[in-house]
Amino acid sequence: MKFSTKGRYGLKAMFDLATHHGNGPITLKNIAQRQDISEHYLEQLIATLRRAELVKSVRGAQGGYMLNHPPEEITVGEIIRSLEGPVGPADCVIDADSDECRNQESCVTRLVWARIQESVNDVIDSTTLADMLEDQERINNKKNYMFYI
Amino acid sequence: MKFSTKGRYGLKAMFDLATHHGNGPITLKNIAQRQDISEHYLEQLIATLRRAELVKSVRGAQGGYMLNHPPEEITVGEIIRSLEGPVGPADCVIDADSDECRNQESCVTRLVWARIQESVNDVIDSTTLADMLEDQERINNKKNYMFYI
DNA sequence: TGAATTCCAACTAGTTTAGTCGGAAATATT
DNA sequence: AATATTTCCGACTAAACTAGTTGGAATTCA
Repeated sequence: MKFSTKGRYGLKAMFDLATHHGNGPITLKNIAQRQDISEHYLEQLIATLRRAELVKSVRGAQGGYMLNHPPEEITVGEIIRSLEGPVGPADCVIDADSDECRNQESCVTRLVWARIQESVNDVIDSTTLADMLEDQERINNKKNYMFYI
Repeated sequence: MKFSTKGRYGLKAMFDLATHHGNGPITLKNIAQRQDISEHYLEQLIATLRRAELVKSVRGAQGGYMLNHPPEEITVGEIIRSLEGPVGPADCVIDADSDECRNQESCVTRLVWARIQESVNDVIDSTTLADMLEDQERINNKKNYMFYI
């Protein structure tokens, strides 16, 4: 029930881009170093994010990557789904026409998976990169407060 | 972000046992046939469930398996965790002392994983096998109603 | 031109998944 | 006592997936 490094690194990278949003292109190298991710591996992930039009790139020297939309308009759900595919605990609730379950209509187990899926979707679709930036602010304020008392 | 067949088959098998609760031991063969699962594979899963004391077994001819507690007292969470291990989208929220995240305290990404984990736990820990039996009743009633109109 | 950087495709070691296989031990039935 | 049924146990395995690595081409800035 874990996400793979695709989703986990991908969200980290996108959050990194969000913190630098508006500052021009950020190189993969910088993101990879800050987030402690293999640069070449991250390259693959960000290629996916680019194809999903969540980031845009500038090629050549002084190039790099930027968010393709403001942080308020990018959800965690979009990021994760672009990298991991549709989210859900079992195929029968992921693919509408999965043939795994012979009796989709009357399968009680499926109801449980559907509830899990719904609750995960609620979280990831209601959280934007802007929300994460706010969380970061709160954490920083708290840390400073702790430091000064 | 899917569960493996361990958790998925395991819940199906446990629900099967719940529907036959009180009727004496049920053979693995029967469960496997009804739920369309490889008998030998299910054997491994039910061994785990037995060690977790969620089912008890009766050996020998006319033997089989039974729930070790009434359906009201067995949660989906217990079943899934016994088979899949602790649930969560990333190690940093699964193992308390994961060394994956260098800055656990101030990691915003981790907050997102924690919210996902919490919402999944809410669902699986608040659903018992008895709840699933009730769901089954509701589905059956609805089907009969649809049939007679 | 040279350095920095993105873009692209192929390869790979290790792990996990979803089983299979063969047989030993226990118990009810005949 | 013999037999059939059933759980219990441990080892094996093909295929897929994960988390990368490698090598180089294309683009752009200085």
